[in-house]
Amino acid sequence: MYKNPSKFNSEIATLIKHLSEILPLNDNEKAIIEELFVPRRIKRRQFIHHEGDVCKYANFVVQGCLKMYMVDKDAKEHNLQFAIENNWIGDLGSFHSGEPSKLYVEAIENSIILQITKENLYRLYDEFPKFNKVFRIMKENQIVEYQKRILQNISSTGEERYLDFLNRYPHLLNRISNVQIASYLGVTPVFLSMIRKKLAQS
Amino acid sequence: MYKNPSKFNSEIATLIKHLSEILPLNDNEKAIIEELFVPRRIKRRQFIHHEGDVCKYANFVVQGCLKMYMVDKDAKEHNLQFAIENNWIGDLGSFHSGEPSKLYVEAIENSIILQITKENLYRLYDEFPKFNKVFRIMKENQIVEYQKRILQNISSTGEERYLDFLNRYPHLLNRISNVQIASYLGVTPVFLSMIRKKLAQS
DNA sequence: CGTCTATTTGAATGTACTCAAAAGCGGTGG
DNA sequence: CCACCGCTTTTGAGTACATTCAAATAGACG
Repeated sequence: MYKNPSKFNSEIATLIKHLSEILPLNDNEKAIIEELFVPRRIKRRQFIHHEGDVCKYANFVVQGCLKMYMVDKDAKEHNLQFAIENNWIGDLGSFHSGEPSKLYVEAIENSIILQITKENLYRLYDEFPKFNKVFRIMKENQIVEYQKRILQNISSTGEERYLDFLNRYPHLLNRISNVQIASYLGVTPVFLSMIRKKLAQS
Repeated sequence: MYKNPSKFNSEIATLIKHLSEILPLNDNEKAIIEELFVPRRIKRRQFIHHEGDVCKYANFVVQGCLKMYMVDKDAKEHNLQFAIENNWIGDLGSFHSGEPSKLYVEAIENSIILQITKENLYRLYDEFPKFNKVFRIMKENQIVEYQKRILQNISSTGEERYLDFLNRYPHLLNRISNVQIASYLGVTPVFLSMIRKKLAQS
């Protein structure tokens, strides 16, 4: 009995489905995706990218959860992004510029990701220019998300940001600890605990 | 005596130069840019986009300075972005989704911009797919900028953010009031004044 | 010169952080 | 099964960061 009736393995099938929702792909385009992306299993607490290294891969999350964060001068972590199923993660700046990264990418859960190198991604863009459009649209969507987050950060209190996080990402609550959420919101775990206590009372 | 020896007017020439620095353009590509972008003069304090409206144009700044901001429930403005020469500005989310915007775009100085409608931009992408690559790269650069800003917002104090602003955008200081800078940094004008006093003393 | 806006100053208050300690919650091994 | 370990969350007290409100001062512009 076959687990996977498609001609692609299930990791690649997930990615192809994700890309097809942005723009339908033909068989050639699906084939090159399968050729250029490499699956990788990551254990909880394992790093796929480290500060000081040049970011070598663009990463698509098939299963699991990862975080990308900065470590400040006081050794405190600040979460820039979480990535779960169908999200992309990686230091885009370092990836394209080739300069050393200031970010870490670490698995929060055991995860399965698909990786593509810069050389292969550029080959993808060259041989199938349509992917420029696919990725342009993806990047535009990401910009809109970042704009919302910046406006939140400069205009609202920690409590308001937490309430918005609850509304926007309810499915993340079971998977991510409050320490991680606090680091994403830009408050301390202690203060997030106080926010939660206050909200529970009212 | 001709002011402008190029076959393009000077506004379009500025845009073509900007785009060519991302990816060289041939004559056909330059011609379609001239065809699809429309110059417009904007006076200080004039709006080119208003909350509640659908964003109809992508805007390239040839000369001058504009700001994009949100107004919160207490009628306070929060600056998401400044745009000077060679910057783009507009509510990307509303532009692509067709949903009403929550942002304003207003000129801080008398300005000259080039506008393109959604229909014409999509025509540009269709007829000259290369522009998908040009704009993909532009969006990626913008994402990197936004990532830096988010990390700053969640990891540093108002004073640190102001110092970083001074380093990063020294050329903006003569053009933008402290009220506007405070709104961009996410602090009150009163507090920015205190920061500046403290820095001047030390 | 007067008007409008931007900036500064001061005092009181609210938001958020630090430090330290206690309480809760899985896991793991004896 | 329980004792222990490591990690997360909570609590409390004191402090720092940032805001509000009100008023004074300083610049910019017609």
